Amino acid sequence: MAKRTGVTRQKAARIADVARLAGVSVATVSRTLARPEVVIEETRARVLAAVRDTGYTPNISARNLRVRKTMVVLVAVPDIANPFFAEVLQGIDDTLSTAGYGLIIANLAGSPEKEARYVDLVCAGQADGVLLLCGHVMRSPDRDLREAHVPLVAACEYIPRENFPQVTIDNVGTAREAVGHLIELGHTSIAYLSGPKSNILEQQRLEGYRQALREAGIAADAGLILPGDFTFRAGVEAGRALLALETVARPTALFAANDEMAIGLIKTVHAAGLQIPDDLSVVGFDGIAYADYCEPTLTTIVQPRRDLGATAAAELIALMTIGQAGLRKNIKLPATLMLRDSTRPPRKSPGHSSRGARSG
Amino acid sequence: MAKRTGVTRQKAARIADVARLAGVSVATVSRTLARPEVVIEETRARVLAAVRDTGYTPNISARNLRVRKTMVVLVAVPDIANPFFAEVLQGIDDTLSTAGYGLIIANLAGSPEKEARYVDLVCAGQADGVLLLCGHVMRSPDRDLREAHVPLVAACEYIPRENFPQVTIDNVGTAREAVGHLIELGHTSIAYLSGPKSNILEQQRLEGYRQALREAGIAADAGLILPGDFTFRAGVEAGRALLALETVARPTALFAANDEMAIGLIKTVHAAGLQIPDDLSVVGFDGIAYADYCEPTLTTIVQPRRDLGATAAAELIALMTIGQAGLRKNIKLPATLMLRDSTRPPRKSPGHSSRGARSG
DNA sequence: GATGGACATGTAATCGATTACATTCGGCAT
DNA sequence: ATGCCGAATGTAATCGATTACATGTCCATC
Repeated sequence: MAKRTGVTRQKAARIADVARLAGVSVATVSRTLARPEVVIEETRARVLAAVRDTGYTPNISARNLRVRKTMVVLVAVPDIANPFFAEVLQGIDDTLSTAGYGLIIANLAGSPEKEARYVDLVCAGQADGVLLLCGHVMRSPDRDLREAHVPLVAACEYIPRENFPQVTIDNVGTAREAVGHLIELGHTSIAYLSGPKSNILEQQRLEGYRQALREAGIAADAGLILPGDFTFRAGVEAGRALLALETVARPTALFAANDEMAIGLIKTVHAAGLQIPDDLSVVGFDGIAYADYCEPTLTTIVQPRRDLGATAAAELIALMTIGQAGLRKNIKLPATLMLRDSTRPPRKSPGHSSRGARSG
Repeated sequence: MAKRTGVTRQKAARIADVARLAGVSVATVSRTLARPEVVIEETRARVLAAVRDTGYTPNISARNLRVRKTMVVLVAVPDIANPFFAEVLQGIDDTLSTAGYGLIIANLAGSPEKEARYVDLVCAGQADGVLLLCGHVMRSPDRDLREAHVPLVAACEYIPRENFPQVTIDNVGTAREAVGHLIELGHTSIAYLSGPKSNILEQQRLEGYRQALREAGIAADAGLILPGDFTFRAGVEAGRALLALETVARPTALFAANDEMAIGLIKTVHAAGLQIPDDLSVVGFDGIAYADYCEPTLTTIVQPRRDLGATAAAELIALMTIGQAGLRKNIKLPATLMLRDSTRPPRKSPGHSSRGARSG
């Protein structure tokens, strides 16, 4: 025995063992577990005792094969180490796991090979549904996730022209609100630290930035749009770029497309002697936990991260169980501007801060 | 049709469909996919063409049932939103997913019900192995994970008296090193911000703290041991406790059992006017990404987070495939003290900083 | 006392793959 | 010509559950 590769594992009790021990048929055992009310008290007791004695647990693969379900959903995450997604995942996990679903987390990490593997997994029927946090429909070289004909829901990143439910926030509107806040404080020279141009969130937040400026009658200055890619590193580099500007040309405020970049930027310019918010007001986006931990605390758009996850999960469950009926295709959750310590009116001389750094 | 609850999904091609189309038996199809070399060129071509035409993918539940494997491992994480674990998870994911394993992430979140559900899952044969990042063997009310007779590996938190492989760092030694660093700088009044007393990591790090003091001939002062629980919040409260002390009684340095608490503490005392590291040197533990982002950057013990995950995953794969032979039970990975900006010699007047706050 | 219906349980088909064993065929040695 | 061997493929058992349908029992009703 055990001549093949692999480890011999103690054989688990099967339903037939329980049936034999209880002196009933396998059907009765199955029914006792699935719909206890249809078997009479006395039989039920015998069966349950046998279940306990044998330590029986149904084999899920067999059940899945029979009922054509897996009770597993796959969640595609761009980067599991990103705190924003980690918090969305918590909401997803809460909802899904109390509904009895297991979670396979597909950490894409920018790797097409991984993505392809997961697409194959889903196509092979390993998941009853998929939650997309990744801004695009997953693909493998010759397959597309949609071919799996599996319920799909997207969250956080809007995926245009797809007709499955999506749970997002109003990125344009909240970005406009964030920049509007800076304008109300009296800023007129406001930079934008952007995400990767191809990203839909970036496009929407940039649009919000532009709208706010336009409404205030402030001319857009392309030189104030700094390139970024949502990483802390990008924030550091944008900070350096800012420092390289002549003092008079420097903006008095900055809106970053996400918190991590904002924090990287603050750290960099502060280390060089700029005071936040005195010399530069900064607004972030996302509301990650660290936005409230950093120094100074970051004014930011806080997204309902858990709720985004929970809502998307609930939609997916609805899709998986009762079908599409009555589902809203495009759910928007409220996100709010949280005022903290990184924003303040510009210094006396309006338009720029001529005194510059080194005041601490 | 589709009269039952649930959504009708397009039926996927089965192996029999492929066999029919290719004009061969199901066995040949299966063999073509599993061991191409045993079927002759011409047949293989016909089968592969049929596979492509039908879009066939093997049904994993059926295969799992037959071969008694799932190619899934369960990872138990205390808290998925904790950045330390998120990074360990990345290492796990890298190794496991390239080996073809799927990942079910059990986010325990302190909930015994969740834990129980996952134990049942594993006992039901839903996973080929389990990775424990959680410092204890998982339990359900009447079951213990060990009863599942599934390969187990623990990482990060040492689980005493269990005889499965464990991948950790030398917590006692590195904690001693961290405190030793403060002593070398000239500090003699060193506080310790602890974790929950029941936690094994806490116990080991406390032991390291004590050893360092003892070696330096510094008397331990129970009043300098602040209660904590590894959360940012606990750091904030410890910071308040520190501020409540009279200036002369205040320690000049502090070792925190993890980075999040260290960061919370720094933020709090800094907001009250204390300068870090001038008025208080702080050393953390873990080396999370934010330890390098915060202000000032945090001197800390950096754990090889990805590597811990990757190594544990590799051990588990070994256990699952070739059995226990040749496995080290207790693997220690190196962790190093990373010197950054939060530590410095104490101020002139040795023993305490009488000038106190309000210097910025 | 037959009839029928409600209820509890049993029998056996089924889900879709893998694989041990059986079969077929061609070639080669005797 | 016979028999044997090995290669290629086919046949059917098997994994462990769920569940449609069949069966049997008991009691109420006419």
